[in-house]
Amino acid sequence: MVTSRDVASAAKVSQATVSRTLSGAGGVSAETRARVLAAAAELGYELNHAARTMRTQRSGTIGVVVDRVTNPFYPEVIESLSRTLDDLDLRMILWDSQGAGEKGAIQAIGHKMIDGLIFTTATSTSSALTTALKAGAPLVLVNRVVEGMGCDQVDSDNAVRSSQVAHYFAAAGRTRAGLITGSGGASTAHDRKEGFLAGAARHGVDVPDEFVLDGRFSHSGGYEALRAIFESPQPPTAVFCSNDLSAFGAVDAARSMGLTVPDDLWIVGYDDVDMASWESFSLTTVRQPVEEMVRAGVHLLLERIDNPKKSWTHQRFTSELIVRDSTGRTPFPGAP
Amino acid sequence: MVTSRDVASAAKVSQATVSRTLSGAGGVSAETRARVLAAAAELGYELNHAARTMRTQRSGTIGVVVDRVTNPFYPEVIESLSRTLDDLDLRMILWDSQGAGEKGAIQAIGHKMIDGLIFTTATSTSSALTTALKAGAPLVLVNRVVEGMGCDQVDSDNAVRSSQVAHYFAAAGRTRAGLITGSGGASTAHDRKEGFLAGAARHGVDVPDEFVLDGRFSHSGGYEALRAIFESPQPPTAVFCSNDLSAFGAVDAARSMGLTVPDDLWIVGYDDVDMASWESFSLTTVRQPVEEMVRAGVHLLLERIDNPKKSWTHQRFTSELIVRDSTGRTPFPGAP
DNA sequence: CGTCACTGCGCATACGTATACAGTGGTCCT
DNA sequence: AGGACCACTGTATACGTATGCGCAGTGACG
Repeated sequence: MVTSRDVASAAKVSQATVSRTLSGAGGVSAETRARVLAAAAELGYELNHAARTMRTQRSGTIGVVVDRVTNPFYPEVIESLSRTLDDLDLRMILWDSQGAGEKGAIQAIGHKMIDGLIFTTATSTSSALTTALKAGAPLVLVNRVVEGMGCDQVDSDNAVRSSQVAHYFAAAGRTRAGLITGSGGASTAHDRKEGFLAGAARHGVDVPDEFVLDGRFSHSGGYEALRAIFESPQPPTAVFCSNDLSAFGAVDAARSMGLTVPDDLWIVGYDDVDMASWESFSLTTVRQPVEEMVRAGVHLLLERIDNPKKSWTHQRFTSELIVRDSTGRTPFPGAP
Repeated sequence: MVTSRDVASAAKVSQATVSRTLSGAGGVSAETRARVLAAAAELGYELNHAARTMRTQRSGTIGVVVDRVTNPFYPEVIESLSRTLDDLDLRMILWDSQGAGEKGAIQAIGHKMIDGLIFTTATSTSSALTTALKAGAPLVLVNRVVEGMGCDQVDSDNAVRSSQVAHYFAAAGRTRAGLITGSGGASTAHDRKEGFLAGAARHGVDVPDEFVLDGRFSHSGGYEALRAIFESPQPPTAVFCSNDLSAFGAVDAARSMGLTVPDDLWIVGYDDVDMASWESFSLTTVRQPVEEMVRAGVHLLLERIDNPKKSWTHQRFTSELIVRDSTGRTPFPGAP
């Protein structure tokens, strides 16, 4: 392995000068600079990342924890993250919360392997998270947030938008509705559920308790939930699903029962993943500004890394109802 | 930050003994061991990963380069990888080949930031790859391979299985077929195309040149390709798509033209991503043993890291035709 | 009682980089 | 002429860990 010392002796300078040259710190004359660069190129010098990390106490790598990657929402998050981090010359270690996930990531932050952590799957019950925060770990929650948790958070107006969906149903005269929720302590599950129910109450949409079922944010969950809802002698004429994946399951279930979407049943999802726009589904859904949310999360994280005792910020972004065939392309009549 | 030296003085031993205790190297008596562990716990000691990496020349992290993560095949690869690496107590830095991707990953390996690299998107044209290999970088190609490239490779019997699809078409009397290929220099695109064409020739399936179009492994590509194929006055009765994503596009296109799958048209994909089993698609497809392939790739990589001059291995796994509704659940009649 | 094998532990050092500090030579100003 | 200042470069050290080597102590055995 060729080190900066080797370059130094080849260029007849000190190792310090090599470091200054290559890091662009300045204070190096043009001609020594040229000599150093020539020597480095000649020898095929490459920086040693571990040594730099040890010296600077910065790894230039951040951790990312997602839920199951096979939920198509997360690849979109990962892609945005990847772009954002590339631009900043940072790298990303990825954990799936199904595996080592949360635990592994928090351990990694303790080992200073990563400079900070972006959590997209926080739940109020994760004690590892709170202890890590007490220890001062730089950490940002994106997508799923936890009210009152001492850290930066980024989410979108889930409750408002879900309420709007209820309003949308009401305006179309679909006043008997079902709700397929997400699971666990996820804030997205909670906010979308409560927002929808509140909107339903306000706009006169009837959502019987037996039409509120857990779709586990999954295709099979949505599928089973819709079939269960349609055991009722008086099934709903519209269903709101807490994410697109469970909405696809609901669509599949509806088709398997011979129902026509949207005539017999409206279905609305959440996330606007790429597939939602495919003709097979053409799903009305709510689009979160994922790219902006991710960028905001990354920048909050970097600021916190630079300044650990900055006060916490909670950024909330505005989402948008995307109308497609699964609601007959009926425009939303509310205020613009 | 509390270091192993702090633990050492707290436990009245040398720093070396702390290291030996915590790394489980042995040669430490039970009582000193207990003292050290107690002191470490007391002080809240945490290993510094950069220092260990510098000392051991091993980062315990490997790099992974995938194509666009939003292609649902890759999340399945990532999930398998994640599981495999978790079990081995390794971590994964992820690059999307759309961004810094290949370049970033190879640079990372030069910086010794990662111990090795798993490439799922190799093409014969990537020069960065060959120069990295000449420099002795530990590198394994999984999924897409490059014949003759000097490194370990893992793929599946793409040509054989694609030929089987042609056989399958022939046996059902669907002797006029289309082919929607993948793009670029990907071996999967090439092998599936050539395999299918060879099988078609052998079993008497007619595949006119104008029915062979590039679907770019994407939904929109498959969509457009199928519509283009159906401009013909005598369209095919079966289409083979080089991956599921383009097959979904083809299904969507067929539906948009009022065609019925499978009566008017058989459609077969490749990969058996989760969505292929959804009722909306119920896509006949070829399933690669992703989990096994990934595990094999990781183990080949680890062996190469341990022994850089071991000779190269090319492991090829056997895939399986999964019959569903998009071919009317017609069983494959060939030899078992 | 001497030799030897063995266990348990400390000493010292190396990994490769970034940076505080000090030195050198030169320029410019008074 | 004598400082003062500046630009540039070298010296030395620290980051935190793993590990080869040597030394002391112990028990076994002849």
